[in-house]
Amino acid sequence: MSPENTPTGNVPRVKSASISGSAPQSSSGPLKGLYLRKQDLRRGIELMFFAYRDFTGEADQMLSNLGLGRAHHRVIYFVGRQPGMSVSDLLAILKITKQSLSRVLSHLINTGYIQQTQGARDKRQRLLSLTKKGEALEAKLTDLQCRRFAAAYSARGGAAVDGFVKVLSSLLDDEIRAALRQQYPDHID
Amino acid sequence: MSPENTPTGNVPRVKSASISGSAPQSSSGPLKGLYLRKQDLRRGIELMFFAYRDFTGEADQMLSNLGLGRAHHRVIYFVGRQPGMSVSDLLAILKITKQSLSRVLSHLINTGYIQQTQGARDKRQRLLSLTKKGEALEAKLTDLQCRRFAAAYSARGGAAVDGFVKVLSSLLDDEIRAALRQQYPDHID
DNA sequence: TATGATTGGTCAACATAGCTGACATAATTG
DNA sequence: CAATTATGTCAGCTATGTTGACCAATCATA
Repeated sequence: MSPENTPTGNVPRVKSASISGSAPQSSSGPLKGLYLRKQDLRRGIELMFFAYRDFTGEADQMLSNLGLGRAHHRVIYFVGRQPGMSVSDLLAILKITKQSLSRVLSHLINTGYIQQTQGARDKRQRLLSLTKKGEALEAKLTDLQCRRFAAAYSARGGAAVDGFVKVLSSLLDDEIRAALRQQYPDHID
Repeated sequence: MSPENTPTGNVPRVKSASISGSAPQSSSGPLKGLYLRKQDLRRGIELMFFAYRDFTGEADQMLSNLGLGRAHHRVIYFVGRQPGMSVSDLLAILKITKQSLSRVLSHLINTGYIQQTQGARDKRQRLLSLTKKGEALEAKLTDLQCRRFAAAYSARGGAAVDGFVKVLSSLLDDEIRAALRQQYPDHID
């Protein structure tokens, strides 16, 4: 993997001994595995980096005007998606410590974006939901990001979206993929 | 965009007045635009979040064992991709302040991962490249991430990869898309 | 050649968002 | 009743971003 560092490499195949278990040996067609060249994999890495940055950029800007950060956005987004979720549900999704979450969540409660209600079955639980104010912000932020996706999806069409979802799903750790598969009824998998 | 917050929504179309300019009016087939339902866009948002986290997770782990972070990784990656690049080249890619970069870059130079040489044409420039030690680390990190991509790409096949690249490209800000198009000779666009 | 712009670095201070460790309270469960 | 679970809190540390101010070397040009 080491020697060839030229910017536009010379189209070598990836040393696929390491991924032999999932090598595309079985497929037909003359271009079999052509997308596994080192430069294609690097392009994937870079696309993820730049696309993630641009994808979050607009929302980050709107948030910073309100004195909030990306961490607040995540909380607002996931509480908005599943109102009534518990704190531990949220911790499981975000995979951060409760101390980290606490800082952000307390702030959102104190500033009136999120409200808590005691759990009915288990009174220890604090069930989280958005206030009207929180819903309004969630809507604005999600709308921003949805517009970006809608533009990209419409520009490229359904087949491309299908491939996009398939590849992103396969980039996930297994556990997360399983969770997402449940979340979305007609999720490709 | 606001009222319907139920976890598994009821399949409404996105209010596409905002994106009418790029609506998929022209395509054929009965499923035209079916991928623009609100739930599909939200799935995209969530896939980006989870996939980015998982995609960086393994490398983050390896880095933290060496007392390095993700910021160091970015520097090592991009210098490895384009040896001899200047500091301002790197700043333009990373889009962080030179003070932020300085902290990370100095550390990588002091610990022998990166070396500087004076520019020949412009003696003010410090041209960056990886040392042997830096190359070895870059190779290990990039290999980790390439394996993940290679596994996902092979699992899903060339058509899916094509869609993946197309949609990710369309999620980019225009300026970045143009730069990436130049970087990769046969980039779809 | 003198001037101004560019490239790069540095010091200081600050904010966000992650982390660990230790401990507390209330409620549930066996 | 004892153990576990769900949640919260205090204290402190780290990584990585930010501003603002300032400096030195080099380049380009009037």
